[in-house]
Order: sequence, then structure tokens, then C-alpha cells
Amino acid sequence: MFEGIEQTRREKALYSAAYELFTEKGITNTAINDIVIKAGVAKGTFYTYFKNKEDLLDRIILNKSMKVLHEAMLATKEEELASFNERLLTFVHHIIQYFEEDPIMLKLIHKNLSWGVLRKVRPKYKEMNDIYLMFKSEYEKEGITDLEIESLLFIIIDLVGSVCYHSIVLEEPAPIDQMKPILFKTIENII
Amino acid sequence: MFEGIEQTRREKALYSAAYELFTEKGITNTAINDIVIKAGVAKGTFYTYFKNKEDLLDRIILNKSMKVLHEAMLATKEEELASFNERLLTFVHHIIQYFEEDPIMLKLIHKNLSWGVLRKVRPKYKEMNDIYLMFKSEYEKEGITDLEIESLLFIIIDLVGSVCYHSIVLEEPAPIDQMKPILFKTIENII
Amino acid sequence: MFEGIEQTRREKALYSAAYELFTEKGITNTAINDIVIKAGVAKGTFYTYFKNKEDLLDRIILNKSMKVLHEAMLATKEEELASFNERLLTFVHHIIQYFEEDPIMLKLIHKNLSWGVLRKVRPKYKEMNDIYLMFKSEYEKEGITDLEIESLLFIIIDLVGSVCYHSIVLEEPAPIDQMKPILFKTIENII
Amino acid sequence: MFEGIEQTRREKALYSAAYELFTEKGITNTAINDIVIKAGVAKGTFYTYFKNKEDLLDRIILNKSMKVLHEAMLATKEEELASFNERLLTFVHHIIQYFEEDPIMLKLIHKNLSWGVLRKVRPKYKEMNDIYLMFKSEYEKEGITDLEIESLLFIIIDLVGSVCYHSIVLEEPAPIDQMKPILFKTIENII
DNA sequence: TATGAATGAGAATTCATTCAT
DNA sequence: GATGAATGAATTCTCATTCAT
Repeated sequence: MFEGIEQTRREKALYSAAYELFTEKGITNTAINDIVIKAGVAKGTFYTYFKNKEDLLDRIILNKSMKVLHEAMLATKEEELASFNERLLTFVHHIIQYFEEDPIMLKLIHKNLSWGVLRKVRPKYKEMNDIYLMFKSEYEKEGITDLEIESLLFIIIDLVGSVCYHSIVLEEPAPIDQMKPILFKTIENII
Repeated sequence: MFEGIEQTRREKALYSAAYELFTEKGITNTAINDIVIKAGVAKGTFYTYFKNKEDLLDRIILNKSMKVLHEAMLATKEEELASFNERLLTFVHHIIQYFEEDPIMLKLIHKNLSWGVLRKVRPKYKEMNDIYLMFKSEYEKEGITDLEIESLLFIIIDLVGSVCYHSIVLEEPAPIDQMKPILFKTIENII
Repeated sequence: MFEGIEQTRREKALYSAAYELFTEKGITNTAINDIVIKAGVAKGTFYTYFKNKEDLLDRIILNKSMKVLHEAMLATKEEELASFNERLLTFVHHIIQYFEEDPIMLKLIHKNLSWGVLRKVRPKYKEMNDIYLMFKSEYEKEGITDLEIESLLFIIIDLVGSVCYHSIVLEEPAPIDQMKPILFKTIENII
Repeated sequence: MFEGIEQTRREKALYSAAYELFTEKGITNTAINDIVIKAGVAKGTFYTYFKNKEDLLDRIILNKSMKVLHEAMLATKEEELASFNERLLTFVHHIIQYFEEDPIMLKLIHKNLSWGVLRKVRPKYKEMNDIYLMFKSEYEKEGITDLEIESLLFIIIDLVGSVCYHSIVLEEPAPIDQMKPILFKTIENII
């Protein structure tokens, strides 16, 4: 999935079986038994790879969170934009697009999509670094501290995740299309 | 608690026992059995007042969410400020203060503190209306729709809740004191 | 069973079902499931009365141990013997007899039949006191301490239990009939 | 360990890993998995050397039991005592000393320390014969049968083991120092 | 021989919910 | 309304054992 993380056939099967069941039936309604049956492995195999259901869930959320940001970053890079503002808004745009295409996933990860979590694994997964570097190269000339950079990144990702969840999944207070202008305006104001 | 909601001695005991256990041990680790023992009532009594654990949890979160906003609103009104900007920032300030004094509660409700939930009960609990009216009276002259007003309210409360949770509870990406200036700046820019 | 210990119908059923299964199939080969089925109660009911299988086993052993000594004591009293020596040897005789008639039970309890365990519950079950008093009234005039009395009681019960187990259950090193004379001789020498 | 029993590096590692775990965590709480990890060998290797956990346990207990008696016998022989009574009491004394120095081991083996078990392996491990011969040479001139000799040996070892376990491990009914005089007196009376 | 991933039967335990008192 | 013993389905998790490498 992400560089350096090798997975056996069975581990992968457990991941995707669990992901499908969690999104379809909900986490609480998914028994470990359901997961192993869907994955086509023995019950004991689950415990070879994961401590328990929560452990598996945490890892799924981490993987998916990274994937969203990583892919949004890749798409942004391809557009070769000149200004930082454009790059950032494009990055946000791609995140929203990703969520719009996969609201089920958003539903699963939204409570945990946070730069707070991702910054911890940044050294381990170099993909996470790209995002950080986009910010850092922009701000460091202005004498802004690393902490402030991360605070900014955090607040933006948090806001995007939260607004997307409420508008896309719950359609509260309004559908995403109506929320987008406000969201972009807000982000422009923040930076 | 809030107008029109009478509670018997046993119901109150269940509420506060559950609240303490949820915050101390976590929701999943709290069994209904634990709650009734702590509340000093019989197991069957639980079902006289609540459908199940989730029902009780939802009501606790709703109560606590409303309480935060209501008390922040009361404190704001007392200061008799002239401009809308001042009133709003003061309102936010009081919410943050409330959370700083009771981070345990923040931990419990943060995932559900959302204007999206509260607007639904607005007609039932008139205290919620005050907050809405502060916004409405400011914006309606400018020809802004009700939906846009609620979107704004929503985005602000969401952002405040999310930043408070991460900075106060998790101290991510930085403690609340460092996040406050950014947060206030952001909100000023939004409105 | 013993005074002051009330048992509901279900608790009793669990006790005797477990006792039968433990002696028939062995402790490890008996699942809690087997016990509840035999007792005709629901699985959860087991946990209303016992912490786990070991808890139940401990209580069975305590009960049975007490029963052996108590009944041997009753039988001894009925014979209205004059000398302490006679009373003690008769007491031992009845214990052996009890074990001979119920070797299955001996097999279950032998590792835990010890005055060390029983003295702790002495205050709770007054039947245990009778045995102690037989010794105490004999020795106290001779200025022997309580501790020494209990040590003697302990060593005798321990020896009887151990010899009975090996000779009756395992027929090692010889059947009980051949061991009895040595055992009685030994006890006579001890006192 | 004992003559004729060769052990590979892995087998030895399994023995001592198991012994440590059995004494530290208890037998039931020690899984074969724990043993192989501690021994640093693969799971499958366990089954090259042992049938199952019980098989390993039995062999450990046998080894340790033999070791206690063998070493006590060696120490006794060194003292070159004239009378049988002296030799026997010295033998018992050394057994007690051994247990006092290693109560953990006593805890593990006490339920199985019995001449009943050891006599069976006597032909295989000639060290066990020495103990038997000490008795036999004393008693045979008196026309006592082999069975009676073994019964005596059995009853003494059983008593010593049982008293040591209760007094050293459980300190019931009194510490070993207080029990020793009674124990020696008893043994003297038996022989 | 040695390995250790994989197995899957089976054991323990939990806990929401009911209902006779 | 209040009680709490009883329920039993559901779920988690363990662990001895196998076997292809």
C-alpha cells in the first residue's frame, strides 16, 4: 500500500474484507467472524495480524487518510501551478472531490482524519512529507515556525474533513456544493 | 435541566452515573450494568427511561452541547457589546473557556458537537434560538438567506469544537493558547 | 449445605452438575457449557453465582472437605468413647471409611484437603470447630499452645489424606488395607 | 541431567524455559507458545521433543523430584553416619534444606513428589536405588517384606513433602521451623 | 531437523433485555 | 413504577497442532 509496508495475501484480504463490512454494516455490527469469513481465512489468522477489531480499524483509517491526502497531492503536483494559493486550493479541491466520489469512506474515517494523527507517521511514510513540504517551502522564508506551519495545515485539513463529512454524508447544514464557496473563502482567508 | 424536561430522582441518577462512567472509562467499556449499579437503581429501571445505551448517550451529548452554547450565550449577553463582531468573538471565547475548564466533557461530546444536530432541536429548546437570532438579525438586512446564516453558524461551531478538541484534549498540533490567535483570526475572516 | 449458606435451586444444580462432571470427566475436560447443560440452567446463570470454573471448584472442594470431616466427627461422637486416643483413632477411621466408600471424591479433593484451608473457615462454619475442640480440650491442660494443637491436627489430616489418596486411588505403594496399620501406628506415635 | 539422558541444546532450552514459566506464571497460564518463545525455538520444535505440555511437565517434575532426593542422599552419604536412624533423619534434614532454599520448586512439584512415582523409575535411574537400599539393608534382616519397606519410604517422603509444602510455601499451620521438631519426632516414631 | 504461518474447534465471558414478583 | 434473577445469543479470543518449506 504505502512504501515499506509489505502485506501478505491474507493480511490484505482481511483489510479489504473489514473495510467493506465496516462501511456496509457499520463497525459495531461487524463481528470478527464476519471479517474472516469474507476474507476467506481462519479465525486464528486474524489474530496473527491484528490485536483486535479496534487495532484493525485504526490501521484502516490511517491507511485511508494517507491515501486521500497522498492522491490529492499527486493530482495537485501534476497541474504544475505557480502560486502557493493556487496549489493549496487545488489540493483542497482534490480532497473534496475524492470524498464526493467515496462518501462511504469519508463516513468511516472522518472522525480521525486529522493532521494531528498524520504528522506522527510523517517520518515513516514519505508521502506525508510532500504535503508538509509544500507548506514549509512557502512559509519558511517569512520566518514562520514549524509549529505554526503544522497548525495551519492541521486547521485546514480538520476544517475540510469536518465540512465534507457534514455536508456530503449528513447534508448538514447544506449540500457540499453550497458549502464549497464558503469553505474556499474561509481557507483563503486563513492563509 | 432545560425547560419542560422534568426528571425523576432515578432518571437523574442514571444520567449522572452514565456521564461519569462514559468520561472515565469510555463509552464502549461502560455496560448498562455499571450504570445502574453506580446510579443505585435496578437494572429494569434503566429501560423505563431509556431505549438503550445509545439513546442515553445521545441525550447526554445533546444536553451537554446545549449547555455549553447556552451558557456561552448568556455570558456574552451580559457583556452588552455593541458590534456583532465583538459579540461573536466573545461568544467563541466563552465556548473555549468552558471547554478549557471541562476537557473531559469536551472529549465526550466533540464528535457530536455540531450545529447540524442543534438546529433540529431549536424549536424545542428556545435557548438555542438566541444564538441563531444573534446571527439572523445581523445578516438578514444584507439579504443573506437563512441557509447561509446557518451554514456560517455551523462552520464556526464545527471549527471551534474541532480545534478545541485537538488542542485541549490531544494538545495537537499545539496547546490551545497557541491555537487561539489563529482560530480567532480565521473566524474574523469568515464573517 | 452448611449452616448459614443458603442456596437457590439453580446454584445447587450447578454445584452438583459440576461435581459429577469433574469426577467423571476430569476438571480440564469439563467445560462450563457442559455444567450448565447438565444443571439445566442458562449459561449466564453460571456467572451469576461463580466467578469462573476455578471459583466453583474451590467451593466444591471446601464443601466436600468439610463434609468428610464433619460426618466423621458426628460418627465419632455417637460412639461416646472415653479416651482421647480412642476418639482420635476412631475419627481417622471414619475418614478413611468415607474415602473408601467414595474414592471418586477423594480423587477430586485430595490435593486440597488440608487443615490449613479449613482452619480459615472455622469461624464461619461451626462444624469445623467441633474437631478443633476435641483436640483443644485434651491438650490445653498440658499447657500446649493453640498453634501446636493446630499443627498436630494439620499433620494428621494431611497424612491421612495423602496416604488415602495414594493407597485408595493409585494403590501406591500398597492398597489401603496394608497401609492402615502403619498409618494408625504413626498417628498413635504422633500424639 | 541423570545418566543416560542426552539432551540437545533446544531440548534443554525448552526444559528450562518451561520450568521458569511454570513456576512464575503457573502451569495453566503458560502456553506452549510462551515456552517456545522463551526458549528461542520454533513452535514445531516443541513437538519434536515432547508430546504435549503435560508430557513436558511430568518430565520436569520427575527430574526435579529425583534431583532433590539424589542430592539429599549424596549429602547424607558424605557424613558417614553409623546408625540407620541418624542416616534417615539426616536424609530428611537435607530434603527440607533443599526445599527451604528453593520453595518455588517445591511449589511446582509437591503435588507429585511421591515415592509412588519414583519407585517406578528406580530401575532406570540407579540414583534412586541408593535411597531404597539404605532402607532395605536396614530392614531385611528383620524379615520385613519389600512392600513394607517401600510403604515406609513412601509414607516418610509423602509426609515430608506435604509438611514442607504447607509450612514453607503457605506457612500453614506454622513456619517450617516450628514444624520441624514435630516432623522429626513423627518420623522417629514411624521407624 | 527446524521452522512458523495457518488453522479452526472450542472455551470463556459479556451483556442487553425480559418478566414474574 | 421498581426490582434483579435469569436468560442465551453473540462475540471475542486462545491455543494445541499441523505441514509445506
